[in-house]
Amino acid sequence: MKQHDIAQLFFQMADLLEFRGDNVFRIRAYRRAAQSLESLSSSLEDLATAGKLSEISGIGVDLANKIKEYLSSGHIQAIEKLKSSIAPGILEMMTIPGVGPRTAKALAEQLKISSVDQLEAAAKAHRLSQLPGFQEKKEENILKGIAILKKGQSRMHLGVALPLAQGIEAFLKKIPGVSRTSFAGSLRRMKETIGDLDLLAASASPEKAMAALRKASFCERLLASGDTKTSLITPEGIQVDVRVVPPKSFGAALQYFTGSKEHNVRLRECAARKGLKINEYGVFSLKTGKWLSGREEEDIYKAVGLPWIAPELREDAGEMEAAKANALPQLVDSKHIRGDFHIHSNWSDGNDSLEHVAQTADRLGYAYIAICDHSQSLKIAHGMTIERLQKQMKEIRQLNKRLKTCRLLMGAEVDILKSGKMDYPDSVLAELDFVVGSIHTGFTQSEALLTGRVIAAMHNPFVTLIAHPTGRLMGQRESYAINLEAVFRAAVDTGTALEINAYPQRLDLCDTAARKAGEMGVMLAISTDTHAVEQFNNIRFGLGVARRAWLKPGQVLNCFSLKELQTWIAKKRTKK
DNA sequence: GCCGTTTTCGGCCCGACTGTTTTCAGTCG
Repeated sequence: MKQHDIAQLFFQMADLLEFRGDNVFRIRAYRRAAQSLESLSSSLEDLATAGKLSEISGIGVDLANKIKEYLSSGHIQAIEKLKSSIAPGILEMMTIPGVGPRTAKALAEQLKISSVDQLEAAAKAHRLSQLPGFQEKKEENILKGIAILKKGQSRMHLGVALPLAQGIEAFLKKIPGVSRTSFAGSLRRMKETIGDLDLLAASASPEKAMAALRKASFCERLLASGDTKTSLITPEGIQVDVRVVPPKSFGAALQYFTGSKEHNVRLRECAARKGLKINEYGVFSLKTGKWLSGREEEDIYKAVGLPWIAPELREDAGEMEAAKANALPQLVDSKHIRGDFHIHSNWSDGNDSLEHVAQTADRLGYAYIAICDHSQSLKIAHGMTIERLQKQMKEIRQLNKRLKTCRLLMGAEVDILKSGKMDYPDSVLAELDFVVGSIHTGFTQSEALLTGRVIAAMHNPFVTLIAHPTGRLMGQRESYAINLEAVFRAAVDTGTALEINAYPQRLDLCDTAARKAGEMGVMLAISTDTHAVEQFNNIRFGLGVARRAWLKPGQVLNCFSLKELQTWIAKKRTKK
């Protein structure tokens, strides 16, 4: 994944240039290129070999050369050189909210401050007021900014962001005069982690909403609050931005605040070429300044001759081109989901009885779920001996007689042992309807060994699905070393599905990997890895990943009917 | 530094809020 390393370097380069006061468009070009690299789904090495680097949007001759330099030597000299001329603490100063390049430059040059700690000390000693344009208020704000930086640098995962945003949205809905609300930003795009929450409301009297927000119980500290926009920090330390626009601008504002920034830039460029201007209030004629539309989000895209683009696609990762060619995918949606795989019960490390799990799935209207408790060697999770597994199968058969709509599939989450063998013999696997293969041990093995284990498991005819293929746990554990491209090829060859694990700390595969897998023809499955019945709801996070991966229902195993699913599983088993 | 159905040069998205100002620069999203 060299593209992420290079993207980081380009982002750094942009920061360095910004500090030096370089041309803003040059800075923007680096950021845009970095963004493109981050969302790249094909192999950078392959593109470089084929001489096709400049086909990546935002990469021209110069940046293509810098990428080639990095691929061959492991560094980029121009960036190293610039980096050595600026103390690293100065770049960190620019990450303080409220401190931008100009401020950092003034502090560094005139007061010789070159780290966040030095800045904090200087602000406390009121030494900043020596500078022109710096007064007491600004010192206070810098100290507040440093406190924010130190408290919460980490982004929250979707499982935290979504409920919080829903609570604030409910609050907004109750304010008199508010006719429509939505959340926007990266949450609406279902990015795997969220920096701050963006919410939007339509009202003809924004002052009421602003006043209500300033007094809201979740407003721990007010960052800024004007006529139409309020930014605040919640007691959890999360920044919330709320914007209020007139009802006739709601669609334009929703489009604008959903982003991504890069997507919006592209959209506005299109608009400019058509003699239009787009802002958060609507679509305007450049010539006359007349308001043309903006009530619905569709209106904005329509104005530039494009179909509406799903928020999950708005990353400037090919969606504009697809929209122009009328080739946007018909994305998988919650209405397509017929079941869930990889469900735990209290037979291993789940909280709930089989009966409770089954009834919940039945109530959700699922056509099937696969009960997949842990296999024998995973003792820490009360993995089932063969004997207990067979008892469980018996109980599942009994339950199936009583369930209305949902069929319980007899399954197991079977450890892929360090040797690459499965934790149950084939004779036992053959009795199961659905077999999930998982790595739970030997995370520190080499890439060759880990990749080999997973591929060996896929060659077992009874293995239906590989769970959480990279093993990452956001904020706790990095992915283990695995060659995903090799895994994807083997998945296609063997007819094995790969999981999009919907647990919000996992989301594994991630969006870009799942997109690559989909493009290579891999069958994906969104499963919740449910350990307590409430977690069935996590399917929405997995759906977010699948949609960000451009997946259509036909590429997602749990969009199949029970019969189609059984046929698909049987196909692999009878292949030889 | 990138890019082209007006352009290979001269553009490059657009507005809110704050602080320190009497008209705007800096920062942010």
